[in-house]
Amino acid sequence: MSGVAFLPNERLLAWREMGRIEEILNAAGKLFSERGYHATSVRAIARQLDLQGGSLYAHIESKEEVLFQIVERAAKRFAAVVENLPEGGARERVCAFVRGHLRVVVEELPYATVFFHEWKFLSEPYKARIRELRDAYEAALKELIEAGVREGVFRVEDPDLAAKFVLGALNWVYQWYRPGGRLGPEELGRVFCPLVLGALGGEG
Amino acid sequence: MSGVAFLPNERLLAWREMGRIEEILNAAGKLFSERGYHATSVRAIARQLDLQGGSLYAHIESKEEVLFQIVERAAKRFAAVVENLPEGGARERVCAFVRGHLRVVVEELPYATVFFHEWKFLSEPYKARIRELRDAYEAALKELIEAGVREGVFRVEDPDLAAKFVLGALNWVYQWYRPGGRLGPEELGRVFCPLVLGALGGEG
DNA sequence: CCTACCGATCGGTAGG
DNA sequence: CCTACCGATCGGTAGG
Repeated sequence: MSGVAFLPNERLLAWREMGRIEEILNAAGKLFSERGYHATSVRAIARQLDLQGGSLYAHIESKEEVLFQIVERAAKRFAAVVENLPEGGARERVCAFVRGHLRVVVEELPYATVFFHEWKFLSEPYKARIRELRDAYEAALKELIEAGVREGVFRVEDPDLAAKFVLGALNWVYQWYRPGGRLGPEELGRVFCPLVLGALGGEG
Repeated sequence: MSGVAFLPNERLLAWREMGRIEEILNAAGKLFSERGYHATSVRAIARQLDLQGGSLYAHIESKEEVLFQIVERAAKRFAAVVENLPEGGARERVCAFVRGHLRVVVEELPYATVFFHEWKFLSEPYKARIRELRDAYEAALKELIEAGVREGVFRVEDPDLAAKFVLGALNWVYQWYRPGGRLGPEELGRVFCPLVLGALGGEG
């Protein structure tokens, strides 16, 4: 009997169930990122876990709910980046943002890919919630940039477009980054940080 | 009888067929860009042209061939950008690239969206052909950047990553740009050009 | 978590 | 370009 067995039964069940759902989300995330949401069948997800197709519905409500969970998790990991920014000047804070954002893209590549590609396929109560998180994140970067302009360290004509520009440059990494390659998230941050600062007029 | 009626019959038929295929590609491009390739049925494409589902196969070989034609067209419009770059210094040439690239994204938004999102779903003879075009395009931008470094107008640590950075920033426009908005392709180019030059160390 | 099934829809084809 | 159809597969459910 391991220590786990002393947990109250209810929590034990909840815990085991959480592990199973985690497995489902990871398997689905990988498949969704490779083939897309619509091209991935519920049966294909189940096969990865050695289950029968219908058995997944003992754990999930619908295929769309699985997509939502994946997309929401990715959105929250991005949100955590702006919540954990260090105090300091705009240059340091923007660089920390760049490094943190790239870390999420690179370390959660399947989730990030699904977040970028498939969120539009969510239907309405779900989609609005994700749009909210996306907009808040972009607004946070825009404010970082505006703070730098006020400090006099950035020169930017249109902070809104500049934020979209930077996010695009960072997000696009998901298109070509492959985990086993020559480049880790740290090196990537080291190269991308001066590119971003340069774009913002902060002299690389 | 219009002038067209004097065309030799064969050419007339070929001409009319081309028009029909154009309509199919446009309808399919719009639907693919909105819902994705796998979520768009052949019947949905046919419905846009007031045809029955099976009737499309009088014009096309397969659904995948339609996807390929769309993706290849987009790739060729991008390729035309680097082929028509003006002579001059690296700054001017990069700016022309930025403007030209954004024009394609904005003016061919559905095709560009499908190009970015759905090309990976092509099967092998098709996919290799597209990968070729993508790689050549990225290599061309990389060489533009390297030329600027040699001229002494850019300061860039890693031209390959810099090219990926710039392409990401430009491509991402497809994610938020909406045709009826406040922003035309010219204004977009005017704002993005200094951002790119700044990123490359060319002092915005 | 499995077996067995539901109605719906898919890409594509034959024959006209 | 239409009608009518093919086998395959889809998301999801009932009953256990």
